[in-house]
Amino acid sequence: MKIWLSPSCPFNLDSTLCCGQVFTWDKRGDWWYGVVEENVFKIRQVGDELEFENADDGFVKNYFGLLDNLPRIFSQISKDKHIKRAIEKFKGLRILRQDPWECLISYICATYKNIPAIKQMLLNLSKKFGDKSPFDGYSFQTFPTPTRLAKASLKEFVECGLGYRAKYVSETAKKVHEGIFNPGNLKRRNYEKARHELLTLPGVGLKVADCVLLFSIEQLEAFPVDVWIKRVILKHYANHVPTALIRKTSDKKSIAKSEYEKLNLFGRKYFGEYAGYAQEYLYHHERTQSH
DNA sequence: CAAGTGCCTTTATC
DNA sequence: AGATAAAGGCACT
Repeated sequence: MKIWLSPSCPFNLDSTLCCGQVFTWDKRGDWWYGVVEENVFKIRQVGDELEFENADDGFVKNYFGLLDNLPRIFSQISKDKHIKRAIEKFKGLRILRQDPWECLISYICATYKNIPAIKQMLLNLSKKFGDKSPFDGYSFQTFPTPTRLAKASLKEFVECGLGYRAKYVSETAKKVHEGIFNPGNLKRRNYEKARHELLTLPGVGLKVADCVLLFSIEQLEAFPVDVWIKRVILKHYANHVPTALIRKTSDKKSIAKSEYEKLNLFGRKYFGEYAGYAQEYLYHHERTQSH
């Protein structure tokens, strides 16, 4: 199946899948292969033509954020030359609508890890606990269900390379399996309430909560603050935050909770209701810059 | 090539 | 309240 992208609907498949918001996609030849919930499908982009197999039109449009009005979003977040430069470079990068459960586990695993290592951990989890799902002559696995992860041992998680995150994933999986926590229900809440609920989970702090909200709960105002975004703010937005805060955060590796909240609030106030889009463009721009 | 640093941080403990 | 340390191990330089 195909979708033709109009000029008013910019999309860049490579930027969208390479910017570090999702970790389980795999490019083979010019096709991207992905597993979303129970479904394996492939997709490729040639210019303004988006071609895919084994998925329907509506799903693709929703999952890849093609229903977001990007020109409108750009006009709202283009507050200065730095964000404008990032947008110019990666125009068409979109926020995905990931499966909330997979997104939650992904970002619990992602704490204090680099992206290649995160990909490896999640692949290990899928291979060990997911269901086989062959497609196009390749072997794929679905992301493990809450029930399957709730039954897994800590040792098995450690074997997947999770390290100290093993107990967080285990306890969170148990809560979801037992119905104490339902990631899908977060969509019914507003930003503050959904964030508060996420923070009750072990291994979920402010950063992880904001990532889950942005990448799977359609809270486009969420503004995750990691080391890269901290760097961007120090470099380009120092005059927008108190100098005391800049001094505090500049020479420390990690940031305290209160500092996180201040930087997060800056992002949301400064960029507005689509701050999450601004975050992802700035993040990807900063990470791909050669230093 | 070895060793050091960094990693889309959270939690426990002062 | 606020600072500090500890927690896998992989990837990159």
